[in-house]
Amino acid sequence: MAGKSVRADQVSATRELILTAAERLFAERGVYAVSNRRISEAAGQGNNAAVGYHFGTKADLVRAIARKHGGRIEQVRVRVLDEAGDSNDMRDWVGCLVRPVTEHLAALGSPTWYARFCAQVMTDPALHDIMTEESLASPALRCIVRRLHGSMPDLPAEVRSERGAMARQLIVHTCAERERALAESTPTPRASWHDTATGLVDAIVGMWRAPVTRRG
Amino acid sequence: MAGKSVRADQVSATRELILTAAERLFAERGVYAVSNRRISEAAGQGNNAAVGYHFGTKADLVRAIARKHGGRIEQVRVRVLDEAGDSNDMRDWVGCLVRPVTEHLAALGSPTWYARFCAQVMTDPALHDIMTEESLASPALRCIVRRLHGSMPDLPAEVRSERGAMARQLIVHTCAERERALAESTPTPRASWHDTATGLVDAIVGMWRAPVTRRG
DNA sequence: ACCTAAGTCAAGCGACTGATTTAATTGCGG
DNA sequence: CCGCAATTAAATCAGTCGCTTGACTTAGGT
Repeated sequence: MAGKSVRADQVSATRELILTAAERLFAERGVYAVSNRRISEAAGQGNNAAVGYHFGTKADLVRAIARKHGGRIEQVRVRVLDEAGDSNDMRDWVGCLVRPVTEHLAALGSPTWYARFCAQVMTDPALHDIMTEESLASPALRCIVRRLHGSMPDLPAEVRSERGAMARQLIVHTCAERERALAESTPTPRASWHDTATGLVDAIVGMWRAPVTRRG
Repeated sequence: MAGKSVRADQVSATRELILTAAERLFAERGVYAVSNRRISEAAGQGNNAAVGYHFGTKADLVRAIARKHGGRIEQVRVRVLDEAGDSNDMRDWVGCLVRPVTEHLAALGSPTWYARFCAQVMTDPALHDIMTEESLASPALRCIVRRLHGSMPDLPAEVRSERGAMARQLIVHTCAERERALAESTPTPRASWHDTATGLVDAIVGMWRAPVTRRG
């Protein structure tokens, strides 16, 4: 599985170093508060232009970070998708939405930075589209959403998209807030990522099941 | 009601000009992508240091914007708080949480920038605390939260705080997403801010009422 | 063994940043 | 009516930014 040449290994190691350093600095200081120079030196590269050389612009770097994690999350998605089988219980499909994220964060060990990174990128006007593209590139996710919608066929389309957006916001920002609390050693409502997922699923299922007030 | 002197009016007008220009640029381009210089010239001030003169650092400017809107929102809060009276229906208190925000955005006319501004500030590690402080400074909000908690006395404390945080995230980012869609002329799930509030209240009430899965 | 191509490094470019300083403008109180 | 103090304007500062350049190092092919 190792690279076919010593040189290629060196390169991918450098890229990985830059990627993780950038992710950490972005999460802790803010994406736009960190320059490519700082990232390069934090990654141990004497070259202050290493980021530009390997990735190009900052938007490209953000995309590379998102894609790296996106790949790992996608693997978990296909697994939970398989586990869910052909269930008709909405709760199972909400779990398929939530657990890939929380399990990925749990697998990263402690501390993590990705959730805070995602939250920032999702709210930044210049980077928002990047994250959206990378997320929509997941076939498993689209399948899960389809099955989720199938489990409540009589919900109006506008409410479906409205609550779908809410569920997305909830997952991203709840994870980011927990990650922030962990980083600051502040008390968290839940003891583990697994429990956090349970709380999220409870809340999102309740949200989806909520009766719709007729306009008037 | 006007200022007591011509000069004082001039000054507060300049401050207001800077405030609105900054809010707009922050929402459209990102808080850290906009320099104080750009804000000054967008506000029609030949002085490229006008922002620094009137407000100080960028964090101070952010706080000033948050405080300006916070004051208006607080007025709506005390009104809806009065309207809710001594209701025991949780839905009324969730409405007290949601409507001040949506009604304020509706009152601002179109387009608005404050919701996107808030979403960014809330997710930025360096600015997050500022927004939190400004929000917690609202006595009406604290009262509403107390009444809301009182309407579901048998909910465990951890779940209470967990879902409280979720409701916060939901309100901020749902409004920001709608505002973004309006700015880009993208279809929105709801036709008005009033309907958006209805959808938010439906969802949040459903979330609060959701049964809590026992850990296991 | 030598050459090519790719990766790394150090230096420097112009542009821009926040902050400070100086000068001109202007309403206000005496 | 005039000096004062506050505000705006303009110029300037040192520092950092992204980006480009050219030299150096080294793996892989011939």
